[in-house]
Amino acid sequence: MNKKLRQDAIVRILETETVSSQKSLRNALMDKGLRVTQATLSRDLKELGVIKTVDDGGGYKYAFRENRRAPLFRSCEVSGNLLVVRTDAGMAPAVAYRIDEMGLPGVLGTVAGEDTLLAVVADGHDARQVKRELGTRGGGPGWRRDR
Amino acid sequence: MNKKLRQDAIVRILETETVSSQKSLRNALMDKGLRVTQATLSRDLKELGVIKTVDDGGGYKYAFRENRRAPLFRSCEVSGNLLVVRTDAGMAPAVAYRIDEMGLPGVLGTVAGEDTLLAVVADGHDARQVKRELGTRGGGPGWRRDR
DNA sequence: GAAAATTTTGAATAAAATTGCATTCTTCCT
DNA sequence: AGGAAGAATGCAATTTTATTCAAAATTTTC
Repeated sequence: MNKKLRQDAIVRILETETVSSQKSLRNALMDKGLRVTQATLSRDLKELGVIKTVDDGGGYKYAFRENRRAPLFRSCEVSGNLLVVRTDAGMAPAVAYRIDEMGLPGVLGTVAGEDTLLAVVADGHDARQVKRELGTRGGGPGWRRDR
Repeated sequence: MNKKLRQDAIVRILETETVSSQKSLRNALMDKGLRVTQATLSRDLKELGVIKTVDDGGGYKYAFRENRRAPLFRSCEVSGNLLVVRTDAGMAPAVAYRIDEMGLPGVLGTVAGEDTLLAVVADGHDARQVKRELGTRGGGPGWRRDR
């Protein structure tokens, strides 16, 4: 999976340099040995919630949405009929609450610790499917309840 | 001066409707009897600091730059030596955790329910001052752990 | 007032970003 | 291992956005 690597690189680049087009971002990635097309960048940026803003100098610049809502959870793994969801410290109860709220038919219930919660998947449901419904990316930018 | 008029209209439109391209914004303006070209809109948007963001539905949407991050908490009131902090459902434990983490000298400790938490302010400290330190806006724009 | 300077605008065009589709790479099941 | 299902990606075509250039409108200066 090259994607995470690449997106991490994108984040790093945007944090340090001023980038004003996807083309130049592409060049920056190429320099780091990451071969990508501009089309992929378009999708990555959307996924990362990166937007083209107007910078102080009157030019354009890619930046993170101010709004960058903290992802709902950090990771979500399947083990049998359980989903093991890791969250930021102290967030597990809140996330469990959100998941309950979604009312997914495949989720029987949740138990939350401090930064981890378990979601129990009903027999006859596919845990991985439920995981997909939750959104692999932890409900970060681009996460949608209905998918 | 037609410009101000037009830009005001743009602001009003963006505040009420969801616009995903300059072309459709142009149409909206035309409907209001304001004749503009896309080129002008490009310049107006840049000038107004309007940017194309990713909306919750997974589409694109024009919005103002100064968008607020989701606040940490909803409200914070003082009662004697207590702060009563209301949060989104299920978030109270997480918020309490964050507050503890800040290590404010004025805060002895916190107790969290589901969407409410209490922070106990130490004798000799002013609860209202502590509230100010937490940020009146519920940890909205500008809230940082270290201040 | 008129000329000069500045700003605004549109038309055309260049540049940049997004999307449909086909293909490749992964994951996970049997 | 073999294969189905899903995810990721590139390419090409398309759409969308930015900019250039020239003209019109506005403001400033004398």
